[in-house]
Amino acid sequence: MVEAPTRNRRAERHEATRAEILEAAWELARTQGVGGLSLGDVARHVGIRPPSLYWYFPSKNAIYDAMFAQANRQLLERITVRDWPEDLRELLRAVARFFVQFGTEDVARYQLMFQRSIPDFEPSSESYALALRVLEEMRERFAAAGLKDPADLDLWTALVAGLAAQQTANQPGGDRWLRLTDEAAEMYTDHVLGKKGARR
Amino acid sequence: MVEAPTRNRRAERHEATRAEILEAAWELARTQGVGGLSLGDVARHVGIRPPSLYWYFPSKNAIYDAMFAQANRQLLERITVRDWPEDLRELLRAVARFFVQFGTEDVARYQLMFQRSIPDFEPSSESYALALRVLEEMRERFAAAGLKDPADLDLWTALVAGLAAQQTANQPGGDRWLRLTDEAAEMYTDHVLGKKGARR
DNA sequence: GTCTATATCCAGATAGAC
DNA sequence: GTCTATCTGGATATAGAC
Repeated sequence: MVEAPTRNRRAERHEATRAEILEAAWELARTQGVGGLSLGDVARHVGIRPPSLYWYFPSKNAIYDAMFAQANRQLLERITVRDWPEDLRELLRAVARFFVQFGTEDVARYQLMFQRSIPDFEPSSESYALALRVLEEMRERFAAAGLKDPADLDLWTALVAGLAAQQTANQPGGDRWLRLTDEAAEMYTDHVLGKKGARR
Repeated sequence: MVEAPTRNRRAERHEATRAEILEAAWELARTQGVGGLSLGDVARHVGIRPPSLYWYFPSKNAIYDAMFAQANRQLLERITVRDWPEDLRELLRAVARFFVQFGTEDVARYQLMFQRSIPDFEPSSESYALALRVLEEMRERFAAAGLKDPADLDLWTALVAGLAAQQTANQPGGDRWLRLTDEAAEMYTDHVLGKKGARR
């Protein structure tokens, strides 16, 4: 009875510090690349000594995993909060803009989520499940708009991933590929609608 | 007169050992990722001690740079040696197959050439010039087939890069995206020919 | 919770003998 | 050309005091 509220406040502080650590990790990853992240830098950035990090995370890979999960939760949150068009063409245009924007606005996040850039890291099954939920969330909306063929969805992810990848790798911060997003979505829509028409 | 042939044979041996070192580096990069490459492993693989590597390369990044240059020379060689179709649709289909094949057959090579996965490495201007020659080589062939708009070319590279990236990241060694290559090329061709038609 | 001290290990790179 | 020995500096992680 006496201790319960104290424990909650401690737990809250604990969570807050964890969040601070992750925020520092993101910031450093943005400047020196995800692969170049060091615990010493992270600790210094937070204002503690490296060993203290182990009170909050059991290992460096656990930090990567928390970052991976966080990024996927962000994406999932933004997807579910939003009102998507029902019409296929509009939906595809909106989704393309959304994903290419999300993929290019943070290079480090893109590398961590979509490229296998850290030698010994792979996401825990819990974190990976979040990534799958993102795909599932989109799959359902596409299916509702009439787009159900898995191969069509693969072609779609390749197209969107390609735009984001080229932008982040060759001109981070620019818009050379970003501005082709609408055109890409149109091209794809024409293609899948054309196939449907031809089949009838 | 007496020394000249000796010097040549020494130079040849030197080159041969350099090639051995690079071969070992590629092999290790393929198994443990480009980012996870260590000079100790490379040396052990070649059968020498780590310091001896410095007789052949001045630094680790110089090895990365040589690998980058080598990969681009491979690509350039394969492009120039080949007889490309002149018809735009056929050309695009052939190029798409070619690049997606090349991009997926060696994950390490793909990461080194097209993703910025090593924190402190960027190619020397000489090596980068090779990469630009690849692009230029393709640009000319596309132009000859009537495809000249730079934005069209950017959309093309995004599409092809996207297929290769999805394949290598999500299913290395498989063909889930590889087999969509022809369809992607058709989609793109229909799109650019459609635009042209509309403009007339 | 945070610290100091330390363990452990490994990296890339250099000096200089042979 | 290759070696041994070494420098230097980094990393992740643990033990245990406070």
